[in-house]
Amino acid sequence: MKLSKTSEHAIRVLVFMAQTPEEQYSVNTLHETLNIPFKYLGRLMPSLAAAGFVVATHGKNGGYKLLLNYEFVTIASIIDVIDAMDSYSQCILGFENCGDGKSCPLHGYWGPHRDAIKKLWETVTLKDLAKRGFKI
Amino acid sequence: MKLSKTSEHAIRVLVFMAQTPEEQYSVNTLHETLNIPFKYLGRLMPSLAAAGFVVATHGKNGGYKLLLNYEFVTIASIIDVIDAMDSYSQCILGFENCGDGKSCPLHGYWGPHRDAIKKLWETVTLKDLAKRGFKI
DNA sequence: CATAAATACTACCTCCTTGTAGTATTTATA
DNA sequence: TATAAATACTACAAGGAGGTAGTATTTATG
Repeated sequence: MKLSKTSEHAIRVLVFMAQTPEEQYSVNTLHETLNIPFKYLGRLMPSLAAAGFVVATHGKNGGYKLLLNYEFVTIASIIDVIDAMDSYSQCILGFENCGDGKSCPLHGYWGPHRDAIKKLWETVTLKDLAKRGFKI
Repeated sequence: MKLSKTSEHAIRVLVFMAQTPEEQYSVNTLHETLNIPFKYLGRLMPSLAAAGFVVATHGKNGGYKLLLNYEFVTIASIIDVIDAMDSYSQCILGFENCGDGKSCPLHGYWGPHRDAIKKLWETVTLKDLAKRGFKI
């Protein structure tokens, strides 16, 4: 019922950056602001860059900046890079062949929730989240 | 978005047993029927017994049998023994103080789903599942 | 051109989950 | 009473996730 710690971190970083999309942030700034381990971030950020969410500028005064398409980046696409969205299509009891023909005992109860959450993650974008005015 | 493997196993065992609540099953039978590793089951079952879901008969011709109150055993109570239900009350981004006053960016989207699933697990019983006529 | 400040890379450590193995204990029954 | 068939207990192994550490590389700038 949880995202992996790494997905949590990725989402927190990207939502934070989406609040000031023009801004460039160093790993150290993100680390201090978001309270995410520095070295861990230093490994996460290159993978977010490789996935096309952010772009890195090397050398002094470098850092990370959101790519322009951030408005269309969904939570699902972030989860997909770190955890994979697979579990949002799979049986909660781990049966391979659980579907609408053959189904596990929980399928009828669980399926609708699972599908709703999948759709939610595929719909909500960084822009939606950034403009939401949350406080933490 | 998944239960732990151990919770999966526990639920599968208990739902299976709830379909024939009078019957006593040996670990070996459960292992062969449900395709769960024998030795792993041999460690899981004592904990299900300790939790009061089943009762063990020792010695030859022994095995496990559901307790009479199985009709009122919820999925939540099973998850609680293995994984703990904590995550169904916690912030999906891992913030300690995410609630209705202070909330994380995902809270408004995620909260309702999380609460609905929590209520579902707290409501559905082994009896509901056993009489459902699923096939796997 | 030297230096400082940034990202990139790679190896390692620790903990938890899953699963395996072996042995001890209990009890029905021939 | 010996044996077989069952549960109970304990230690260990493999793998992944989270986190740490050190070093290499890149680049702006005085």
